[in-house]
Amino acid sequence: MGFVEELRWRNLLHDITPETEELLNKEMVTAYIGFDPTADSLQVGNMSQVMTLLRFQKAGHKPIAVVGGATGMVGDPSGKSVERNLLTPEVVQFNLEAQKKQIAKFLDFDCGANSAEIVNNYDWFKNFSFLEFIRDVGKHITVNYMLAKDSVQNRLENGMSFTEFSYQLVQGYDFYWLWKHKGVKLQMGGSDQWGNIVTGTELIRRIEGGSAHALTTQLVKKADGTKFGKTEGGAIWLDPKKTSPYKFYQFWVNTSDLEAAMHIRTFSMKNKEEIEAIEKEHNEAPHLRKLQKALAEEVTVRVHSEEALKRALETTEILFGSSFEEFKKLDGEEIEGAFDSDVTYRVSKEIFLNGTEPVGLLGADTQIFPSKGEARKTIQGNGVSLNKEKLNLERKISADDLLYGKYLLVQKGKNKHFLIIAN
RNA sequence: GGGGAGAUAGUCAAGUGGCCAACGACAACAGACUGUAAAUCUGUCCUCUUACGAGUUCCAAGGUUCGAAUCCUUGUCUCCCCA
Repeated sequence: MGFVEELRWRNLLHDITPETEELLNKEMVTAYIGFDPTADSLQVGNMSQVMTLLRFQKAGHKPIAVVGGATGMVGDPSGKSVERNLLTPEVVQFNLEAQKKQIAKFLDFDCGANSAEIVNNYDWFKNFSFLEFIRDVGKHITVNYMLAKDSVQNRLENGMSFTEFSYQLVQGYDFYWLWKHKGVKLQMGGSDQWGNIVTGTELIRRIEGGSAHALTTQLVKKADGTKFGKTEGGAIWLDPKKTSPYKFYQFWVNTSDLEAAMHIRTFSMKNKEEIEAIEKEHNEAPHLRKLQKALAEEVTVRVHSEEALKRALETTEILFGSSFEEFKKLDGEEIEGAFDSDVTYRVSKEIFLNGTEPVGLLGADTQIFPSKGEARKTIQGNGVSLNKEKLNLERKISADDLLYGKYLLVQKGKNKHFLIIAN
């Protein structure tokens, strides 16, 4: 199955310039995708683009990831309704290094002709003066052309700085430079990048009469069309320090059937037959959640590691699989290891001496709830469990409730677990 | 430049002197049912609080009034129509 055909099957293809597919079927092509260093880690949404590069490489082509040391200094207006604050050069540099490491985990940099590369567009912009740029590049594109882009049109009402307006030209020049110096013939990206990408192909055509291609993919969305990759606690990051592997795994396991079917096409390297087999198995015994688990396992291993997945599975087993009787069999080290630091709270043992009110413990002594009122409301709504037993307001919590004289297992809702350690 | 409409909680959107912490819808969170799913039903949903209650809200600042989201003044911003 060809690269484009593959994307089509996975429902990932959004738009493609004519003859691109023929070109890809004919020869090894070098293509790039740009990454904006707006944060110090990629999040799951960005990951679909890295997967596109990976698929591209597996199809026998050469992928290049461009980190935006230059473009990141300017700021892409696409999809933004208001002018953004500029990042300082130090932040851009820091973010870019972090993202580079993450992207590197996905691709193969040592497989001969189609080895992947990561380059930084700052390298070809740093010695390019403003005057040179507006003479050598700006002269080839009319303002009329740039003005027609959606990313600009959407901002005409509320205003847009010259800086952001010029963004498409800066990104367009990237494409030109890569085309000229690295033989890149194709730029890919999310569907919001179409305008920026074709400014590049236009530049190549006007400066040198060359031809280059564009291909965009569907932006990942939830089943209801809302933003993907956000949870109550915020975005899901690839950086294990920002989103623990356990949380990461849980994010995928928790998706609905509909979304899991969509996402496995986007984020799994499994082929059509394998995915369809898993779906069939899932539909025969949906309660086993085969689809979600297959997705979560594969993605967790790719982003983190086998070892991280193993730990995430162990934690899942401890928190979801077992009764309190089984939980009690674990030793202290195993219990503490199962909880991330942001769901672990330490309190003084003394507060349990005469028994303590659940509201105070959960809403004040710990930050499991933001206030006592919140804690009370959720407890009243039957939403809190202590050591796997539903909690009510009258229930006093005493030293007898502490496992090993130290641990208290708290659940908020069905799947948010907390550990209180009494010292 | 002239004329008109508007700004209400995360979003949309009622409310036009006391019954307003403010109808309703969506989102979000929780419960039941399930499969850590969906759909459905139920509860919560400005903040804090020992279900009492307290505090701060309806663009901003002043004012009228016993009492204002609602009336008046000024300012800021948005939208529409005519030039």
